[in-house]
Amino acid sequence: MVQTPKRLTRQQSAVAEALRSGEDFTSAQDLHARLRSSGNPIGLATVYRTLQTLAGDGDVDVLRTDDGESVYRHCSTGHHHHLVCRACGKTVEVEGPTVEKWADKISAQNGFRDVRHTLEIFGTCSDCPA
Amino acid sequence: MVQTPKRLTRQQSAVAEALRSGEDFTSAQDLHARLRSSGNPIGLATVYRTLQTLAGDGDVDVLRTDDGESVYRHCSTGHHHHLVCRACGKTVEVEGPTVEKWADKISAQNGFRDVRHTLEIFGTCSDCPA
DNA sequence: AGTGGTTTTGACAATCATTCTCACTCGGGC
DNA sequence: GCCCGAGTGAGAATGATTGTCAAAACCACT
Repeated sequence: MVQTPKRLTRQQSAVAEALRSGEDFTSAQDLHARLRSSGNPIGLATVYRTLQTLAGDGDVDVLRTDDGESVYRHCSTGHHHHLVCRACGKTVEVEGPTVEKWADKISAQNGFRDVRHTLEIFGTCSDCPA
Repeated sequence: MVQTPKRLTRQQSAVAEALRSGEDFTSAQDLHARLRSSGNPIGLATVYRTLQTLAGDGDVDVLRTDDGESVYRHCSTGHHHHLVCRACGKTVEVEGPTVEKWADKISAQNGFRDVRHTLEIFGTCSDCPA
């Protein structure tokens, strides 16, 4: 059994770095464009591949926006959720220790391991008309 | 101000009916196929349009699966969340009064109205290898 | 430093859900 | 029953993502 060589390439570091420097969720397309315009020649396919790998290794979190794009964020401390206004798009970041604990409990009760969750709350904010 | 004519068509009732009769989340493609094979001629575009309308009216809930499909469910009593095994796909339905309350509180604190949320928990279930 | 054997890359084609288009049809008020 | 606009549907268009495969880059070894 040959263990995977884990070749470290310029492109892979670039993607990982770009993710680390961004605070928020970023789409693959965005990431690709950003890398290119910052003088970092890279192929779109490579960006997708790298993101998949990172996600598989649990180094980044993935979720889907409302219009079907996948967005990525470096997975670290500071896990939080989003409260999104469906009218103006305003986003508030919220933390929920309650929810985290609840999710862990539920998962344990059902024998699930390596649990991760996504929670998004949509509503209309106070600045927007009904 | 002219109120929307709200024409009631065979197709629209068919979609609404099909949604109501299904317990779980259904993709648009699935719904379309199901309607057709049950002798209900309908166009794919119409299914999408109708689902959009229903979703806009708040009559159905929408969420995205991991592979980018939109899935729909008739919005009624019995709101619950899903615990999904990322290996075998097994799904457990869970209820979370805790979460519901937490979401409401957070929303209120930030002045949000008409709040709705989606919460999905992914993990590996006890039947699946690491 | 040169070479070999792989892995990784990247341009492009392919896929697939969803949306758009636009001529046609049908519901329902007259 | 007639008319007209809203609703429909077949197929084209869109746009993100994935597959393909030859060429380039990486690493170990000499």
